[in-house]
Amino acid sequence: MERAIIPNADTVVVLDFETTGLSPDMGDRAIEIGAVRIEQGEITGRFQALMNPGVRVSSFIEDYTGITNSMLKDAPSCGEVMHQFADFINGYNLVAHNASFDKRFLDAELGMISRGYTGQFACSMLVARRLYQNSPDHKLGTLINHANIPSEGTFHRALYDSEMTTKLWLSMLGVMHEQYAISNAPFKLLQTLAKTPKSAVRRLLERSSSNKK
DNA sequence: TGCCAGGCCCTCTTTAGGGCCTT
Repeated sequence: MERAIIPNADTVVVLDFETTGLSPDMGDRAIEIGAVRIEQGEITGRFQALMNPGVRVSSFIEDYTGITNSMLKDAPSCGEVMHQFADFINGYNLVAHNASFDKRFLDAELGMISRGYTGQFACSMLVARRLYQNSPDHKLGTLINHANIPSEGTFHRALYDSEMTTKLWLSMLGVMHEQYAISNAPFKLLQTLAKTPKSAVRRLLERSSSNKK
């Protein structure tokens, strides 16, 4: 499953944060980062690290993620981990499920250590809302089932969620490749698709489906 | 103790409101 059928897929880093809450503007911090690098449709790198946010994590977050305060007690600081992660993403384009959430935390954590990044973000959730319009909802776990992608790990851990988002991303590239034989610049393609009105994508899919009959 | 955000997108819409999705 790690090799997709896209011949000219460009390099992206798919990432996922676990955090103390929903908003860095309200003081929430990252507690884990997981990421997968895809080159030519193949996974060529992984990054995973717990980080100590300097504050206690709520019991809700401990239950939600399985990441406990004792696990974070001896973890390296957010700054130390984020320096390493800034080196890992290395200017590549970035993908996340509900990317606006992860982008806010990436911006906040890198801002605290005066680091940045030059790649652009694309959102797998916005693409999935267009390509998988019949899915019961567009949570990551639901989409994995809807796309018949095998899963046997625990959601809500950063590396596993980034691995599943990677498989979803490659699956959606596969849909575009099979339906429209489009394989050049797939990041840009799906980034553009995420901004295309859902109704327009629905008509495109219906037309493609009827042409195949 | 209990609460907090923000972007997208639909609709009973656009001078708005509310659900979804992320932790």
